[in-house]
Amino acid sequence: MANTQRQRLEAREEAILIAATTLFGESGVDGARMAEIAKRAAVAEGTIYLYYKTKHDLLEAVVDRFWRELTAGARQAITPNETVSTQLRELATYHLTSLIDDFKIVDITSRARQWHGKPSRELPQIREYVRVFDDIIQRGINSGELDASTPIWQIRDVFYGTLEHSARTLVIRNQPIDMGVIDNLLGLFDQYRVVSLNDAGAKDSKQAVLQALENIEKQVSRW
Amino acid sequence: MANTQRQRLEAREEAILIAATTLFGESGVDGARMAEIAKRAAVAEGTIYLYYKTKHDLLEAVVDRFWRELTAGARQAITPNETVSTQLRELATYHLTSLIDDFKIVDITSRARQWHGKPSRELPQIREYVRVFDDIIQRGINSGELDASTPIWQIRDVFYGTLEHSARTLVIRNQPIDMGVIDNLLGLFDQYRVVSLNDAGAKDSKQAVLQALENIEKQVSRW
DNA sequence: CATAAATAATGAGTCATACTCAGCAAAACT
DNA sequence: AGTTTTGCTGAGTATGACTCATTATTTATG
Repeated sequence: MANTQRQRLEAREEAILIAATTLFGESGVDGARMAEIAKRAAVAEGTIYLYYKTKHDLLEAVVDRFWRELTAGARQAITPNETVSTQLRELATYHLTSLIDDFKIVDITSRARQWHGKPSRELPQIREYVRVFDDIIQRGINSGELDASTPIWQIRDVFYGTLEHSARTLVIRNQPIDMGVIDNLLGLFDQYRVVSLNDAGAKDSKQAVLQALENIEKQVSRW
Repeated sequence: MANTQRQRLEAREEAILIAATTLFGESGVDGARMAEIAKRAAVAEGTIYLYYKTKHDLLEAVVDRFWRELTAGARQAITPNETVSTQLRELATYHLTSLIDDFKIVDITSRARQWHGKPSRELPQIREYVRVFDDIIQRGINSGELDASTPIWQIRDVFYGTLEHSARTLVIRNQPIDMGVIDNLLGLFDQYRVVSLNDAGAKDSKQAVLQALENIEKQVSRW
């Protein structure tokens, strides 16, 4: 029966977490009362503190869980043996959509980083999430599709920075999701593609010119 | 003497604002006690509430002031009759440096957007700040340097999103400022440059090819 | 200049709420 | 069945944002 007891404990912990997630979303961190979370989780207020030391601790757990699930979802959303370009589009789409859908929680994430005056922490679960992107890029570099001279972290900053900023802008201004953001972003990423002009030129300069024009045309066509 | 009195009031308001800015930076929003802010501003706790209705109000004023000064600084940092490319680099450098230097306040900005469960507001002063960028881009479009087919707001999201994300990453990981971020970002922006292949091609296709190659070479050389 | 009226400042007190802990209940052993 | 261990409870405490009756200062008036 030890198992049943353990399950009951985990179920309670889960119930508290769910209740907290909902209420943080509805009322924000400051607006959410511990008493209300307890009520919704059907436990006494004191019980929460058996599972989470402080409100901030609970917040961290909520945020952690959210990003963990997002990571799983992202990995799911990516087709295994596709081109780097396609996988990036899949990830970007998933990411932007998720950020907008669950903007309330995303917005609250910054609170989990802040703890009084201490400098913002890096959240381990977000680091994990970001690895999904890194893996795609790394694969592109290994296969020779992508150029390796730009540090991955810089490319990553562009990717996540742009999408997060776009999501925030769209949500704050009550605008519908706009996939143009993703087209634009991935278009920029073409620059990280290996255009083997030098190699090709050494072998056959005419082909290099054609290749170059083709690339340009591809860019122009997008405009 | 009416003027002197008015100045005294403004001085008090300013003192409170300064004290709050410092303490919010040191201790974070939650860590900062109104009593301490009052003490540092050399006023009674109740006096603060004559100038700012709530702690959140005070926070908003702090954030507003910060971005207003940042806007002024940004305008200052830009050389009037320079190329779009140069001006963008100046703005990017100024922006990244400022974000990193005053990261504590930047970090706190998100708090000003959140008010209990209400959806995040757009802060008017940030909207004003962003206009500095828009003006440069608009000038580039008007002068024909930049292509107008990508909406400005998308370009803006890339610019500010990337820089903010980079700043956060650098600060959180205690890494020194790295201008490679800016080189990378501006390199990507080359894609927004007008490559008038169609026009040129109509007139002189050989020149178009040369022009195209030159552009590509410029990109390749950066790698 | 004296006095009244208006405006500004004060800080002890109020109130909301995160968190504690002494007591109770249930489960797990013996 | 009794004992110990583990888990739960909610009234009580501590803290800190905010109020407001009182006091101080400035301005207006004759």
